[in-house]
Amino acid sequence: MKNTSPTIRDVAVAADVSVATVSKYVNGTKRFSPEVELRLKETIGKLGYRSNPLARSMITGRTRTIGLAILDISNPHFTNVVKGANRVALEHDYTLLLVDTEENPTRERALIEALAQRVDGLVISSRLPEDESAWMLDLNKPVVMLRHVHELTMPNIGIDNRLATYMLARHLLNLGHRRIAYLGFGHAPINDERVRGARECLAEADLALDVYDAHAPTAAAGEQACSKVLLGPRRPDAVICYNDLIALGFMKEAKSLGFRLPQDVSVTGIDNAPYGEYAEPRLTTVDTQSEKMGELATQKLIDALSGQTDTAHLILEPRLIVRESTAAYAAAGPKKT
Amino acid sequence: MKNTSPTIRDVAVAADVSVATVSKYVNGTKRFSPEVELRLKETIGKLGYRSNPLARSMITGRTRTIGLAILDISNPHFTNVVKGANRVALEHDYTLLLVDTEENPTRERALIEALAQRVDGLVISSRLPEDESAWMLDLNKPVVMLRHVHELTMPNIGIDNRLATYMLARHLLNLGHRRIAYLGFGHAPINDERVRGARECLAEADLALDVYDAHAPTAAAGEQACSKVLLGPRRPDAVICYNDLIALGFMKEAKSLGFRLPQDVSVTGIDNAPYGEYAEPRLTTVDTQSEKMGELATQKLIDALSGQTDTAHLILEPRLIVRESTAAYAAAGPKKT
DNA sequence: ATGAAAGCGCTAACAA
DNA sequence: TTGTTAGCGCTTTCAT
Repeated sequence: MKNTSPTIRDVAVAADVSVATVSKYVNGTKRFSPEVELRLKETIGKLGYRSNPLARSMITGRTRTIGLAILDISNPHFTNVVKGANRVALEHDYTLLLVDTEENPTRERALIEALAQRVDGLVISSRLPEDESAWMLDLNKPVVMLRHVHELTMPNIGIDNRLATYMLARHLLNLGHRRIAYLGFGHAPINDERVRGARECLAEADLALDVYDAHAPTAAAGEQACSKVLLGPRRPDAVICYNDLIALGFMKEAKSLGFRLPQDVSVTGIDNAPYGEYAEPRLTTVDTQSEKMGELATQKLIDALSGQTDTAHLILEPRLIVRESTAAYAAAGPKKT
Repeated sequence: MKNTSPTIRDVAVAADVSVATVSKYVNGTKRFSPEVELRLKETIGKLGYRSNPLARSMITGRTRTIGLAILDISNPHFTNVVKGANRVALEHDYTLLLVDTEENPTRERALIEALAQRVDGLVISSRLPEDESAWMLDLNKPVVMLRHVHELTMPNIGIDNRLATYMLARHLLNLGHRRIAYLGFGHAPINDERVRGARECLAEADLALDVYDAHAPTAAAGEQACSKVLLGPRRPDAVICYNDLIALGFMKEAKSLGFRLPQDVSVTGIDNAPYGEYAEPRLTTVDTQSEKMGELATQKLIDALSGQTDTAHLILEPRLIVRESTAAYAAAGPKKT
């Protein structure tokens, strides 16, 4: 176990050829006579030579590394994004430089700028409003944005948030619900779209949407917000949550407040997190295809990196997944047995 | 938006100093006269110069990057490991190069070897048996192993798996359970330790452990394995699962098979995954401090990178978390109402 | 078919 | 305090 790896030079000397030959051979740039190639192959094997990616990158200007900036790896949405991104990256022989900004907008920019220096391009998830995101264009690197942006001219990919909540609201209306609340996460720019979708749907039935806010996109925040929604002056008979995490927390707290789910109140999430299926009642939600988003964003970036310029944006279609946390509305029965 | 960034040379020329001066100034290696420093500061700002980390790394031999290899980011254990590792890395101004090997042992080695070339050191989680892991020592980079290894001479950090299942078994015995099964994941080397812990505890009460196996450490595998455990010839009244994911799947399926939890069968997991708390019944488990493992492993690696050589291994203590999925055993009552 | 030599952008002696 | 210079390990013309 030597502590300094062999260089291209060592190979050249040992195989009695020039460094240029080794380089070309290793990269498959040129072919050589059988004898030389054999000798090369052997000495490389014997020495255990591996080309130094740093030195190569310095010259080629490409690192074969993709930067992925997310807000919180604990959030299943991002977990799935990473999953998808990792898969596509590896398929194309790229590696992932991951930064979890931990929902901290203060550090976000510095972290992303630092990240940008070490990668060929970036996939970014951010809650910064568009008018504060212009600096991303000055990174001098291709960027794919993990949400739909309107003014910023960069490739982006998101889901149709308006449609997602519209579908949920429609589903609840179909079940007979009339007093529907939305427990959102106002800090996220996409929250507005989600409010709008639900509101538009309800407006068609001449109903208004009661909007509440959670302080974070987490189960704990959902738990915390529960009582103000269910024990406030306008008790809803159905609640659409910003995401599955909030919904899960909300449901847990609702049960401990004595509400029966879904009889007393229907609850929905958004994201189709894996654990919605293991909660009780199993969570009705909208699949936002997080993993696919990660895959497509990474693919888009790799395409851009290889000079392709495809369509600037892509909007995935949400899909409603009905499970047991939503049920037909049965006018006010007794709340507890 | 120019597409080629300014180099140290551009700054040197513009500020009318030598490149060495710029380099030293940028790195804070040396101080200079106020006039020079001011001029430097201004030109750097004007040109928007940022030192190229690749070029720097080539010389210093350090990338300020840590490689983290995990088996499946979707598994909450690893999600938390990444969370912890990310935090410590960022604190120390390192970035994380992440590789999710997707539980694929075939690709594992190649991926890790490639990863090793681009980082200063690695934190590795692997299910390879120790006698097939020796190649990790030839990576020529410091490696911290995310599980306790006995023969391999590398820093490592794990939890006391024997104790974890011992505690769970003891807990179940205390509740009056006598027929206890273990639903493991035989492919993981640590599974043996977990079997042993439970077995030893039961042996003290002259009881035997029934061991079953899930084909993956996932909820789906837990669901799948459920019927062979509960509907087989030796129906247990309590089941210890390899991890929370398997337990969650197991519980879901058990419920749909008509078992009441925990009355008909007590279930436990291991890991303290966030969602155990939102399942019903809430999952009794053992906290394995996954996030702390990620933190400590990364800290250990960074220490090693700065020349420190602390204790070679560290074993975290598991903590039992009793929730509602385990209850006192009430001798065979009617299974359904 | 193979090699010599000029750098990529930077740091680290060593000089001045 | 500041500058000169020699590379780090590699790729890439341009020769031979």
